[in-house]
Amino acid sequence: MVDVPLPHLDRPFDYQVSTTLDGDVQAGSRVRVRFAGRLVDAYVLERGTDTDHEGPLAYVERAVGSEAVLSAETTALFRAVADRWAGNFVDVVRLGVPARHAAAESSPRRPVSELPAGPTEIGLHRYRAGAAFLAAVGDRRPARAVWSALPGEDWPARLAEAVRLAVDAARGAVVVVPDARDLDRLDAALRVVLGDGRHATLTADLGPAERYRRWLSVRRGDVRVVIGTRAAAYAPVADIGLVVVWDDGDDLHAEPRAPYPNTRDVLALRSAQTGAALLVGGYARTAEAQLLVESGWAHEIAAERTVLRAAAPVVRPVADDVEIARDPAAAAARLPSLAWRTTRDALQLGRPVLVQVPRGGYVPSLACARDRTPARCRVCNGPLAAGAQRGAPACRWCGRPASEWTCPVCGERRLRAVVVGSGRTAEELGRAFPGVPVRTSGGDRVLAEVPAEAAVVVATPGAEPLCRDGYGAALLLDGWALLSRPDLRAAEETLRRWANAAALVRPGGTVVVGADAAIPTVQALVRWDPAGAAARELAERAELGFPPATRMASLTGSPAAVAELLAAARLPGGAQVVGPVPVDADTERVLVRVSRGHGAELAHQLKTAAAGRSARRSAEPVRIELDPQELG
DNA sequence: TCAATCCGTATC
DNA sequence: ATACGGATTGAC
Repeated sequence: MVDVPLPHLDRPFDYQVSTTLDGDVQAGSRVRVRFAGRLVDAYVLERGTDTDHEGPLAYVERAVGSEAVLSAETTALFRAVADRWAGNFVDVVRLGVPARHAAAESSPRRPVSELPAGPTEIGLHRYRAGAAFLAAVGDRRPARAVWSALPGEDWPARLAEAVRLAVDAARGAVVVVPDARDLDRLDAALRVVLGDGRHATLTADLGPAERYRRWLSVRRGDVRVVIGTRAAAYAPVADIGLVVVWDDGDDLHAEPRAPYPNTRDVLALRSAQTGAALLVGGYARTAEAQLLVESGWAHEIAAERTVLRAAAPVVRPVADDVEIARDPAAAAARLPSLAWRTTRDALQLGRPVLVQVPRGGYVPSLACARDRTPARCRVCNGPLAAGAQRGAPACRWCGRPASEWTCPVCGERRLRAVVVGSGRTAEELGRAFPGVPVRTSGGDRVLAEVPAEAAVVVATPGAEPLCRDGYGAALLLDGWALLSRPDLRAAEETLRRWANAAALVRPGGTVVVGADAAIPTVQALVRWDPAGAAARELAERAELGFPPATRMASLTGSPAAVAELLAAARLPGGAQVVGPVPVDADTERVLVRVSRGHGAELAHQLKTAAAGRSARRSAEPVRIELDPQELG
């Protein structure tokens, strides 16, 4: 396969191998070949003794190193991923195989310590079907499961136990998590269960030499367990027996480079191709994971309600709590009284309180156009922000629309947008609870953990620090802003962020959520019912004809290019074309929707049509995305 | 009649 | 993408 980024060249070409290169050119090797007159990089799919090509074969010019970077299994995986997302083999290889670093190829092997005794108690056993799944991993059976973790669950320890069972069955494993902080926790948990040197941690920020060195130790079979961020889904683990994705709804699992695959679906493909067990875990559940369950492809691992009740915090919606705290300090911070009382009570018990706020700069809030006095809701004094309905101002805490605003300082009636991040919220909360430390976590200053002592911990979604024994309480103040985003996944994403924060609260602690109790997403948090929410989400997507209930392709490019691609594609029967809608000045987008059964055919036809276009010189690019993450 | 240019096609 | 061949066009 030559490394040329054109869809119509995404097929094998045959070359001769000279006797001098015979040893170094094997299935999976990197080589350089002459192609259309110039030297290009290429990957060897297989060695053979005959060819279908009529005419002379060129020789492989040289071998690039002597490592077979593709295994038979990853070669098939790269092909399958390329086909599923209408992309090129070499583009997917680029996602999964790190850049070569020659020096790393000759670095020595690292020692492996003795395997410690396995865990005596298995935590997943307190879930229905947990024991059955682990037994299947131990027996090398291709079990597939969607796991709803209990609030407070030590998920790295649970995943480490599952990995240990795969290792004990002489199988390899891959675990993919959203970010570096999750990876650190999982790394620590695996060290306990596997000892030193038995697993490799793969992330993009290691630097090319270390990254390639670790990756090679996996490819060579010295290391059988890989944990990492999304590229680790392709790790060439020998004899793979278990693949795991944690928190599959996190958008860090969505690959931003073509052909835009995502971790959960890549691992599901890998599980289907290899028979490796698959575990999709999280505190929340995506509609996609729910579909795996409802289609019967995966089993559900969930706790009984009684177990859940003992583990869950108490969730209290705050939208109707219009009374502002009477305490003068609280009034100064303009906190809803329930939020204030909850915080005060937890702090008095010497426990930290987690406050989840929108990402800095993420939600522009509003202030007086003249003197920049922050605009406040007349009812609950929450901050006003440009709302979902045509940007009409509304309260970010209680969601009430704010008409007729007047500046309390200067009488001005006009508003301007200002950016309020977590820093401002921290400042306000600090004023409300004098003498209590305020810690912030978010952006490029993320705290891994906070001490179990009275403190206000302000964090943006995904940056919530851990606290041993759990937080005393949590305030989720960005609910309205999250829920009203004009995005298909808004409800799912909101519940995911809330659940991930609420899961850090101790059993019986209080979670105050700044949103109306009547909203189904709020109800799902109150009842801690991520499965029910996902089922409803999936039903809604089915009704609207959106993925994962259907398969959808988004085509983005100049109007002419998009039209040409559409005209050339032999779309499957029943395909529905939606749009075009303008994206910006000279770009537009159309959506093509087909039934799930026609998904593979849709990808194939779009790829063929794109190949036809790129073979001619009409090649104005069109971005083809299957089941895009972002959908208006 | 020949060269410059365009267009389509294959790239092993 | 880029190289090449065949057809086409324009000038001598």
